[in-house]
Amino acid sequence: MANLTIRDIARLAGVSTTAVSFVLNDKPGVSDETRIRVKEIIASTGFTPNVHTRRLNLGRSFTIHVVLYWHTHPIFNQFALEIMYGIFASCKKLGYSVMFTFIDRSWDVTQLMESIHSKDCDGLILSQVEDPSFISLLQQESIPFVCVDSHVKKNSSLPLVEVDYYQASYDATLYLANMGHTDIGYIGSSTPHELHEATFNGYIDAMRDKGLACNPAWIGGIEFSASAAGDFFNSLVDGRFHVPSAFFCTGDAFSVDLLHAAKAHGYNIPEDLSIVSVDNILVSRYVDPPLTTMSFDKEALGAKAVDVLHSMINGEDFPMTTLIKPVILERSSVKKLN
Amino acid sequence: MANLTIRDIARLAGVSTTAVSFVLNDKPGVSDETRIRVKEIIASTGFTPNVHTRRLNLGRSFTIHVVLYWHTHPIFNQFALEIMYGIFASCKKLGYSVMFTFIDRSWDVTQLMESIHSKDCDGLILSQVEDPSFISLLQQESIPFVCVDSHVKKNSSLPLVEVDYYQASYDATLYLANMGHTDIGYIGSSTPHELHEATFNGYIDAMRDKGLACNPAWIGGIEFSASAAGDFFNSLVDGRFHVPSAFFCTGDAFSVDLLHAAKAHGYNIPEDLSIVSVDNILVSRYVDPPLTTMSFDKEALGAKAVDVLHSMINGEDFPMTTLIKPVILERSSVKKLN
DNA sequence: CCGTTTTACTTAATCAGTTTAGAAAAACTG
DNA sequence: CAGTTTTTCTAAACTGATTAAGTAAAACGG
Repeated sequence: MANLTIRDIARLAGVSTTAVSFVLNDKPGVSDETRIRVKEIIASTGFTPNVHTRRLNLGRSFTIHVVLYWHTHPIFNQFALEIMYGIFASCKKLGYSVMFTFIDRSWDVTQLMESIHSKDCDGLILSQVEDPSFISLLQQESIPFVCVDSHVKKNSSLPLVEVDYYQASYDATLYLANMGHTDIGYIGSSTPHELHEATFNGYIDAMRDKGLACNPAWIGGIEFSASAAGDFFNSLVDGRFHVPSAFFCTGDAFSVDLLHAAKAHGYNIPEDLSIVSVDNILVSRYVDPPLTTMSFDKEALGAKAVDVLHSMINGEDFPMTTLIKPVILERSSVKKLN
Repeated sequence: MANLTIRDIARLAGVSTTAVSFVLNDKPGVSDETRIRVKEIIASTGFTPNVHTRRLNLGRSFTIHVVLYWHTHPIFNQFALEIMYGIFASCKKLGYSVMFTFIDRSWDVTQLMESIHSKDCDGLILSQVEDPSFISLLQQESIPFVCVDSHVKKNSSLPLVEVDYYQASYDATLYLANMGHTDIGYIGSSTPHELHEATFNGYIDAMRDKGLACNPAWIGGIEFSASAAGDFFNSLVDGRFHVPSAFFCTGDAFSVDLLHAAKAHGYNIPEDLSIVSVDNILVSRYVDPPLTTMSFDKEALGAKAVDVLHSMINGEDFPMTTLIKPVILERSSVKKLN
């Protein structure tokens, strides 16, 4: 019951601790007879080897540390839990424990770095973490890590697992065009990140491939806030600009806000304005009308990140960029024209 | 840079490892002069003591293990992340690391129990975990744990941190009554748990205190699913029962479903039907109309759980039940009568 | 049957710290 | 100034496992 050690098992079985260790780790050097006897004693006593000793000996913690960016507005934290579930599921299979840390804007790197230096994990998964100084610290000290769903600049040496936003953007725009829309606007984050540029390019490329013109007035480069999309729409209407028949938004959080603003202006959705976005956050299913969106497997984001990290930790080859493909999920925010 | 040990620091400072250990742990037995010199060397080398050795020596892991129930439907996983954030914030202050495990219905206890037996944590926080066999195992082995947001049966020896659902239910019903409603229905989980009974009692008590009659046809004891509330409403309408002017639902997830069903039947909300519930999940803000709900501090649930667990671990006194009080958050799903 | 290899098992070192017990030096005490 | 106490410091034991090195017995080969 209470605090057994490998020595107790050894004594009960009449063997050395080495023999017990061999049995525990399925190593050769023990006769079948002894092996069975030791196993029986382990089973009957319920002995489980102390994990800290094991970690100390092996110089590995068998733990993955998940660092999550905590957004002030809950709508931006939407799929962190699903990513964590995917991480956990994959870690469970591979025998890793999972620990986590939240960080936010006003965050001090030292406590986390100390924890890493103390060897508390074999590697890290950074979810939506963009802090370049932290990332370069990890790189300098060659600590294995993977960025997941992180809007960081892709540099050749940054392992990423993320949604294929170019594809999402391209497919969504194509979808709107195929539904008969020709006046298609774009609302997305304007911070100069490669990811945002890729997303924008998806829109541009789809418009070009369909022979449609992009009206600069319909392109909303906005900041990452819960009201920016609505503000953009308001400025469009207030400025008496012609409003396009459809908008592609780079995230459901933007769509939800756009929907709200448009309805406030008396627009009926989708009769007067069609909306497509990306993410399929839970909210998008429950707004009125439910949003058509590019959906993807959020758990896979986490699971893939673990797989990549596992390869890094073991010194195996790994893909520098892993893309999760989104697919269109048709609901009721798009009107078919003609 | 690479893998320093306490011996390296000792050598560099010209002292024993014992002295370095004393400095690291702010213990007496070292002169100020030596202490400063050792600290400088530690700072300049960036040495951080190995966490596993520390845990092995002290027989404690300084880690809290969060076990989360994973619901199939995402709407029921809504505030797990916020609870985790609260847990993390409190753990950070107290110097704990945090690890996590998800479990679901088809779940095998052995792997988790092994992990606990291997001393990977000092205590557990169970979020929405109800498995009685698991809980009694923990009790038998006197492993410190706290249930948070768990609809478990209160028995005298179960440490709980949860929302004051009785109060929520009472206040919400009172609110509807004060808005002029007399025909108030109830929709909540019917599984025979004390918590559900408490919630139901809150409704009953408020109705009685207001001198209002409870119509059995308006009381929906439903199961925990994403469509049960709508099903109940449909059966009410299809059975040509008189529909009350207002419903109290024990969770926003039920309200959202009820709202959907009522609108499908041509009811305008709140003109034809008022709805109040509890939880303030993100979705409830974005449905049309936004839901009036009893809101509470989700992060506090997690933070309080850590505080209670910390006291248990240290053998201090702790409150067996900690209640988080919800307050009404008025939005647009309730009509004021007269 | 004797020398070699294999098998089964153990002793002792090791991981990186903490802690006990004790020694030497310094600081009081009367 | 001798005796006691306090301070400063260290050697060695200890945490609970793994693993390298070594030994004795059994199996094998010619």
